[in-house]
Amino acid sequence: MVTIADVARHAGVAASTVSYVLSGKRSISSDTRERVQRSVRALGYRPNASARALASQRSNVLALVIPLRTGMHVPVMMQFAAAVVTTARRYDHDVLLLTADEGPEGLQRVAQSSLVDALVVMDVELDDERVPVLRELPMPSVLIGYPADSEGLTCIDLDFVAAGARCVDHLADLGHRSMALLGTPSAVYERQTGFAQRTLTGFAEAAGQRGVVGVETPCEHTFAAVLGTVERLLHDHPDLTGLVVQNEPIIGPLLDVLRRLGRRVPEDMSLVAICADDVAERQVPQLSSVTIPAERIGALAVESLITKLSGAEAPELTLLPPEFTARGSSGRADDSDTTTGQGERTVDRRA
Amino acid sequence: MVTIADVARHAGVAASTVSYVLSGKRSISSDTRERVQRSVRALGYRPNASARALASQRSNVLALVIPLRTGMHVPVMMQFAAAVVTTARRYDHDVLLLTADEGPEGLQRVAQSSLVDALVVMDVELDDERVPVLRELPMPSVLIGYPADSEGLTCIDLDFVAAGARCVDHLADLGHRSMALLGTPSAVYERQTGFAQRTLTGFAEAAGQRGVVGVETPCEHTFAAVLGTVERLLHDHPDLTGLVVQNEPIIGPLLDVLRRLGRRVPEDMSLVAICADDVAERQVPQLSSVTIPAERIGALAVESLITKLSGAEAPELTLLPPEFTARGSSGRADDSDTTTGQGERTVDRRA
DNA sequence: CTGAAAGCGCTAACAA
DNA sequence: TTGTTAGCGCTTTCAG
Repeated sequence: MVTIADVARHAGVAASTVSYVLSGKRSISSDTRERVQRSVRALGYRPNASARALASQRSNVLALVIPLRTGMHVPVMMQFAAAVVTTARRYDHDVLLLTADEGPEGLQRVAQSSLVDALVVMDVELDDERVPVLRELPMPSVLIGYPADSEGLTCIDLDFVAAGARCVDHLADLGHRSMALLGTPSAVYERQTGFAQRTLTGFAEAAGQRGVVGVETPCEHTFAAVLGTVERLLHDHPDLTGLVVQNEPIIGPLLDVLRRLGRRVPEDMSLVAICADDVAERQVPQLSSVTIPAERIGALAVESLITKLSGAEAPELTLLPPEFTARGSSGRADDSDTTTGQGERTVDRRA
Repeated sequence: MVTIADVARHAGVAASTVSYVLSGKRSISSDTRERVQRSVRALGYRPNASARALASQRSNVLALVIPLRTGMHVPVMMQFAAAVVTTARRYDHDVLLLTADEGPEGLQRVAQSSLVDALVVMDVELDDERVPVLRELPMPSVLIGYPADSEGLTCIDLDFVAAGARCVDHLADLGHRSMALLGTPSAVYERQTGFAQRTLTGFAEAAGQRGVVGVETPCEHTFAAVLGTVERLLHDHPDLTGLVVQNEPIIGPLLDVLRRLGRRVPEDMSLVAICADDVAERQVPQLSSVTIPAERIGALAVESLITKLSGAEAPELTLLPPEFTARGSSGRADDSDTTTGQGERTVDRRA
């Protein structure tokens, strides 16, 4: 293993000079700089991460805490994790992967041992036991999602209230008077996960404002559950013509169920989803949808941390306005032939 | 931040004694041990990870390199990553997440800077440019999947050759004489990913041995692709009665397509999948399948690394025998009413 | 069974 | 513009 002393000797300078050339923290004559850089390359020198961290009090590692529970849509999480890693690398940081089942103790462990410099915590619940711990930790953190009390924290999320409302508005604009929200599995609501709850709030509020009927129901991930739920909805609300889905895994089965039940999309039933764009585009017909901006959230989270690590402030709560794209799955009520324009995208600024 | 010196002072012993109490590397009188442990708890002491790593030459961190490319089934990867993290924690290690797009250089970076002690590399291709780098690295690694030349490496994988063969055998045993392998998107074959290739080999070999017709085709992830592929298959091979699917995202659409085309499962068409158990069980009808043992592979990978870190040897190539479970999607050829037993599980020992 | 002390490889004052 | 030096907090010889 080649050390900074080796490089210094090879270049005929002091070790600190090598250090400064590498960090750029003080000006170096271009002559010595080049000599040092040549030695670095010649010897294949890589600074030892532990020594650097010990001396500088910075590990350049961020913790990423991912949920391992049921009801989360996995591909979205992966997208998110990938964005976190990629963005972290752009700022010369690495990412330590933690699973949520280590609990608050896990956060303390990596933080208090200085394994990491900062934390990204996903899937935050309204009353999350990790939040008080994060508040006490001697390092910055950012939450994806936000708890009931976000005072003093940095939280980033899609504005699910606005997203739910946006879906209602779209359907109401098309003349639909009765619509349902097909939500996540009930376990997700029960553990008070913010995003599911908030979509529901936005959905209900907007339905009230628009004077349309809006019913809500959770839905499990099995085909049987989808079939049962839809049948019940149609039975209880025979005039239902609009469906909002926030539950990616059931989208395929749902389209299938509607087909089985003889409901054409969008002629007999308009569908709007809250899901990743590629999922919406993969369906037949393609789904009008509010996108889940996993990559943007991941990148934003890391950037907030980098900001905070540099001593600056980051906003307390960042809610991304929903981006809606009309596709083939939604059309006018009472008009079996017309669909909305393809690919028209709007950004809701109510956030 | 409380240091080992603080603990030593508090307990009235030397710092080295505290260290030895914590590591158990030399015998300590139960009296001092307890005194030290009390102090540790009283002060809330956590050893500094960088200092420990610098002094001991061990970071207790494993690198996990995940693919970020198309064609990989994301939930399986997550399962795998989760198993790696969970198992690593059991051996008191953490996991650093790297994306494959950092390439061989990324491996060198984390290894040569001593950021990690060992590496797990997923999605290895037959001729993977990371393999020569791994061979040179001064630390152990394990590959998930295996390259053409696995000499001197440690590789773990499902035995996909046996898995492909197992599916053929199952269908042939049921009397099917003409079957097709619906594989991964063609991009996966083109980049010479081992698992896709090997399943195909096993499928073809077994078909030859059993004297049945076996055709193979890749299939993209869109509904249209599934429809087109199945229609073409049925047109070119009107006597086709068995389908082997190695492509999780298309399973839902495939069942839908078969329904549309009026082929009942399993009466008119028997289906066998190579996929995670929960996916197989979620379908209607439930799918006979060879499971993808993501968790076992993840756990095995970490355990191999821990073994190697302790100086012991690990086997060069570990191929897990396929576990087959018969469910409702496969039945006898020419027998519209009978299906195989539910849940009968067999383990193929040919590996 | 325990303590003292020498590093591990780097950064960042402090000096020049 | 560069060099000298004192740590960072721990592990592990070496001594006793």
